[in-house]
Parts: sequence; structure tokens; C-alpha cells
Amino acid sequence: MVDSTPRQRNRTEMLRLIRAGQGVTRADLARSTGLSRSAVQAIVSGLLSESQVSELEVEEKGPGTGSGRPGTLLVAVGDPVAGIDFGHNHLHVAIADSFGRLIGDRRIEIDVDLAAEEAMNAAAELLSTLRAEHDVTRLQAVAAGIPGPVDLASGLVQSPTILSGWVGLSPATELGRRIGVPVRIENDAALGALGELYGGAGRNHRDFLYVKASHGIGASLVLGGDLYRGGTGLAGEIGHTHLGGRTELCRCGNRGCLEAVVSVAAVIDQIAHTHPGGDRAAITLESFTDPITERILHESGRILGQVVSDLCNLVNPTAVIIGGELGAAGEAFVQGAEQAIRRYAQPATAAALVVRAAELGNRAELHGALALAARALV
Amino acid sequence: MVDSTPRQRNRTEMLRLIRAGQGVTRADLARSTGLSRSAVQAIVSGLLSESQVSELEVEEKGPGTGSGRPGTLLVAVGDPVAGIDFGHNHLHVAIADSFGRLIGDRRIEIDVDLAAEEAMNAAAELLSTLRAEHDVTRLQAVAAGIPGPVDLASGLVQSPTILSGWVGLSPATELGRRIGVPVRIENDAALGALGELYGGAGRNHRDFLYVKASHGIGASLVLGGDLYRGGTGLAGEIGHTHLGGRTELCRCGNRGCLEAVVSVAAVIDQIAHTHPGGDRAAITLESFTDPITERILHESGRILGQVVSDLCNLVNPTAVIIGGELGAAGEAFVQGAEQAIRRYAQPATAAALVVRAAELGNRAELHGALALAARALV
DNA sequence: TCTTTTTGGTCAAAAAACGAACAAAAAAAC
DNA sequence: GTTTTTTTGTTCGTTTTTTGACCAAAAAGA
Repeated sequence: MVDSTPRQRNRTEMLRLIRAGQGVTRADLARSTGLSRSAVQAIVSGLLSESQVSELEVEEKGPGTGSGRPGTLLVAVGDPVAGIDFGHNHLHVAIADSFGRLIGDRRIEIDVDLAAEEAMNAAAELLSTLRAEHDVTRLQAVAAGIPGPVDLASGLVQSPTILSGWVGLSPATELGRRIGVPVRIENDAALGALGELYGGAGRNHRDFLYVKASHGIGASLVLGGDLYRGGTGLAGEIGHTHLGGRTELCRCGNRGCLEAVVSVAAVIDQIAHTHPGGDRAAITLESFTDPITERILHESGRILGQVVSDLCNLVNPTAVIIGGELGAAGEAFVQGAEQAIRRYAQPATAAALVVRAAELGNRAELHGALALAARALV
Repeated sequence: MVDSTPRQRNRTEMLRLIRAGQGVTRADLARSTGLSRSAVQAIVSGLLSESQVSELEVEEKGPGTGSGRPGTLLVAVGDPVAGIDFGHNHLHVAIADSFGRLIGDRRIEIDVDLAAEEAMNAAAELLSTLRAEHDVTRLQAVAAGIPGPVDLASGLVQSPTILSGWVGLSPATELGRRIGVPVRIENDAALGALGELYGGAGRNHRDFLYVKASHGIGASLVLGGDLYRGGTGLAGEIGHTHLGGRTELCRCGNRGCLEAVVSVAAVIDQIAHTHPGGDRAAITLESFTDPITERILHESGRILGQVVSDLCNLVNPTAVIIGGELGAAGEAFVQGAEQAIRRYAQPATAAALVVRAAELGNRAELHGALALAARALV
């Protein structure tokens, strides 16, 4: 608690509430803080005059409260924010207003894994282009997601087995220097979870598991309505769960890891194998939609679901949201996962659970980055 | 927030802080609430005059703050509390003062699984005997743990595959009627975690996994310093995780469940099998300490550890605490589990992790119940 | 021994929140 | 279509609450 005076404390608390929810009335604030409407009024009018918040003109007011005069919605005022999504071979940059509404975005193909410096330069350039294009002079905050574990305290990239070109770097510092705005770094799966939490399939869930199934498998937990990062910020590293009876060689050196069996590359290998004669390098997840491909996706989803079912028994989430390229590749993958989860999870746990593809698809991470940046300001 | 006036709010907050920590000074309160020492003084003197709290006479004051006058410790005043631990074939009841310090306890052997009514009658009687014995006329709260999932909202016993005699009952209501004091019901593993959190191996951890390995396998999560119950209160049901390549029949009807392979009964079966000629019914976990028994325990721990390692990758705890009869049965079991966890968990996750036997042994659940009862009062 | 640091305690002054009042805006009742 | 009910935003005098300054006490360090 850094605020010294009680007014400061209440002010901060209200600003937090206004920023957290999107569209809060003075009456809502009075209820959730326990203060009187008069006190709220005094503080809010202060915030208004400092233009920290503004009143929303829209006449939106859910009839949830029933009858009565509808309140005027308050929203936090702020400069635009930016989000950066480093994928394994793409880079996606976007700018949004302080509420997380997209202003513009750009995506390029680039080998992010190896050339860390290059990738960060490209990101800074792309962002700079976007800012010029949309006339965004000021940025409030930037958040970036990278496909690997990030140390919570130091901000350094952790695992030596993946992202070899990034290990030991501090992307937050590096990017911050290039962009000139403080940058927050997160694991990409964590950002995906945030994206779905604020504006996707997780909107109505307080406890869910987000699984990003792309070139690797990463997971992220939302517990009690908040991102859970684990004791040392490594929560969600399920990609190297050992599958019994499997011998596929994984890039980590072990055999039978989940992400050696279920990943974009593994699925494409299987597709290529069952569709001989084509060019392996030209095949994508969208190349075929025949029953054989469907079955490959379904079976891959089933394997993932079997692993996830054990995790659901431990965590008892109310939703499992499957993102990443495989989550967006079609119904078969998600259905396979759902089938396995329902089959192997405890009946009561499975009954309280929905399995969904990420609503935001492969843009979940980007939207999560924007949301995080918009909410990063204390 | 039910308190209307700001003084009420601050008062409640301070009472909560005093109850949560054991031994807090006025200066501590000022720091953690952000209020001035004067305001704290006013509120605390009010609490003292209402004898809601009292000053601890002991001159204990850790020199952690360095030099300066030591503060006087405040503790919450309250009536004694009781805890009840229903095991699969035992019943353990205890009374403690409002700080959770044991006043007295009693344990009897009883088949809890089948005869719910009988077990609850026995618990009420035992508690009544204890109260008479230690001259405890007033009880503030009671908490009870049962070896099965409890629905958070309704308080009803859930799973139909275990605790067949308890399904559909509301033990909180039933016990409350018999005892005459509000009773709080929790899953036993959750109580074990609480016991270790407040006064055991979890004291210095904010994120840990507690595993109770007795007749079944149950787990419980402490995340961010608080018990995590899951989206619908079913978190920790890992007993029926499917083990690849195993075919042991489980009481749930499936084959190859973790608790069909690793449990007190399964271990004793193996001991009996390797020590022929004895009476199967007379064997306990303590009957033999020879290398063969050690190896059986070690191997059972290893199987448990393999399952737990996947869970650690998801949750990234800083400790795994192993309780239950197997956790207390000797070093071999816990060592086997630790070995497997270190072998199969992500290196960075394993490095941030300690694996420990429950310090409170098979009394962890009971102490957790007492702690919960002592803290249940808002 | 003397200084420094931290704590518990007191009181007037300042700050903050409350409660009561009123107008406004919508839904519900008539 | 009008009236009633409900909920909200807004203002202001009153009351409550907190602060800030001050002092004595109790330890640790010079």
C-alpha cells in the first residue's frame, strides 16, 4: 500500500475498478467499495476533472438491475496501447485504444526462433510503421508475448531447449529501448488466456484452462478470474508431459513428449504421409479437408484431451479453451479433445466443464497483449 | 462488503489481520493497512475494550525489524474450536483454543465409509466427551473433513463411487444439529493442506500441492497463499488418473486408476505377497522394514511422483507435500515420489520445488480442521 | 553512557465520509 | 396515457474518522 491518505487509497481502488470492468456506473462503485454515493461522487468528479476517466455517451445499460434510472458509464481514459505477438515463424503487431479496441494491425512471416535481435528489430519497425500509418503519436504501454517461459522476477527468457536464440535476453528491456515505451513480456499462452478472458470464450468463466496448440503445446490457467502464473512464473508448461507408449523424439531430447506427438509439424507430417505425391513444404493445416485429415486432427485432439483430462481433475475448471493453430484448424481437433476429456475426467468434473475453441482464434495472444497493455497501468 | 461505515470496515480488516497472522503488533497493522498509527491505536483500543483481542504478555518479538522498541503482540480472543477428521476407518476429534493450540483429542476405529449416521453420532458423542473432560462449555466453531468431494454451494457429499453411505447427505447440517454449533465441512485433503500451510511443511510456501495418500489418493492446492477449491469445489480429484499400461481394477469401475495401484491396501497386498505365511489382515505399513518392503514403498512413491510431475508442470508449485498414511509410512515412499518428480518434471520447475513428507503426519487433516474452525469466524 | 531506532499513547486540527435532500430518467403499475 | 416506483446523479451541512505532531518507553548500537 503506497497511498498514504485514505482518499488516495479510495481513489486508486476506484480507478482500478473502472479500469478492470469495462463500463461501471457511480452506483456500481458505491456498491463494490462500500462507500456512500456521496463519497463516490466526490472522488469520481475529481477523476473526471483530471480526465483520468470519462463518461461514456452511449445509452448502454443492461436491464439487469431492473427498473430505475440508468447510470452513466465511466471508462478510464488513456493513450493507445500496442501488443506484439512473436510466433514461431510469424510476428504480429497491433495498436488499440486504451479500452483494447483494435486500431490497426500487421503481420509478417519471420523466423523468430533463431534471430532474436532481428525479430525484435522487425517488431519495433513494424510498430513504428503502424503508428505512422494511424497517426498514433503517444503510446501508453506495450505488451509482448513470446512462445516460451519467461522468468517472473528477472524478465529473462528461461528454457534452453526452445527459443535458443532468445535465452538469457531480456526482451522487455531490449524492446523497451527500441520502442521508447515500457514493455511488459509474457508467455504467449498466458496472453492467449487473457485475450479469451476479456473478450473471448472465457468471458463468463472465472476458472479455465487455456491450451495453445501450435508448434508447441503451452497452457495457461485463469483461476478465480485472474491469470495464475505459478510459484515462479512457470505454470502451464505441459508440452513435455510424457505419453506412455510413445517414442517420438522431442526437441527437448526426451521421447514421447506431448508436443512431439501433437503439434502442427506432427500433424502435417501425418497429412503428408497419407497424401503422398505432394510437396511436404507446401502443405498447411488447411490444405485438405478430407476424412483422413479429419481423422488425423481428431486423433491428435484426443491425445491432447487425454493429458488435459488429468489436469482438469486437479484444477476443476469450468472451461477448457483450445487455441493456437490446431485449435483454429477445424472442429475435428477440438471435438477429439472434448471427447477424450469427457471420457477420462471425473464425471462430476466433466459435467461442470465446457470445451471450446478459442473465439479469437490465432489472434487470442495478440488481443491478450493489447488487453494486458491497456490494464498494465496502475 | 457488509460494513456500512469506514470505521467498521477498518475494524473488520484489522480483526481479520490479527486472526490471520498469529501475533501482530499495532505497528504491523499500521503498515499493512496503510493507516496511521493513531488510527490503528484508536481501533485496537476499541477491540481491546470489547475483548475481541488481547495483548500477548510474552516478550516474543523477532529481531527481524532490527533495533527499536519491540511491539506488543495482539491476538484474537475467542472460544475454543473443534475439529473432526473422518478417515476411511477411523474418527479423530480434537478441541483447540482459538489460536489452534490443541487442548485435547481422541481417536477411535470405526468404519466410516458405510455407516454415515453412525459415524456422525460417534463424532458428536466423542466431542461431547472431550468437552466434558476438558471443561469446555462454549464452542465457537467446528470444522470437519470427510474423505470425498463436497459440493461447495450445497455442502452435499458428491461422488457416488466412494463414500456410498454418505451420498446426498449434508454433513454440515447433520453434524450441526447434533453438536449445536455451526459446522463447516471440507474435503480431507483440503484440510490437510490447510494444516500444513498454517503449521507444517507449507509454512514458508505460497504455492504448493498437498497429496494425501492413504486408502485413496486426494490432492489439494494452495495457490497464492490460499486454498484453491476449483470452479465447482472439486479441485484435487487425482485419484482416478489413468496410468498407461496398468490394469488393476479400481473401485470406481475403471482399470488402471492411480489409487487402484498406489494406496494403503495395494501396498499391503504387495507386502503380504512378498511375505507369505503371515496373516494378511494383521499386516500394517509398519509391520516390516526390510529392503523388500522399502522397495515396494519406493516404487509406489515413484508411480505417484510420475503423475504428480505432470501436475507440477501445470501449476509450478514451490513444494509438494505428501501426507496420508503412506506419506507417514517412511522415507522410501516420499523419496520415490521425489525421484520421479525430479526425473519427469521440467528442469526449471523441478529446480524451484521441494518434496516433503507432511510435518504433521496423519494429524495434518485434524490440525487443518482446527485451523479452519479458528479462522472461520468473520 | 549516549545516541539511534522503533514502538505505544494522547490530543487538537484537518480531512473524509455520511445522511438527508432533490431532480432526473427509466420501468412497472394503474 | 398517466401515475407510481425504482434507481441514479448531485449538492451541502453535519458527523465521523484520520492525520500529524508530540512525548515517554524500550530495546540495539556506538
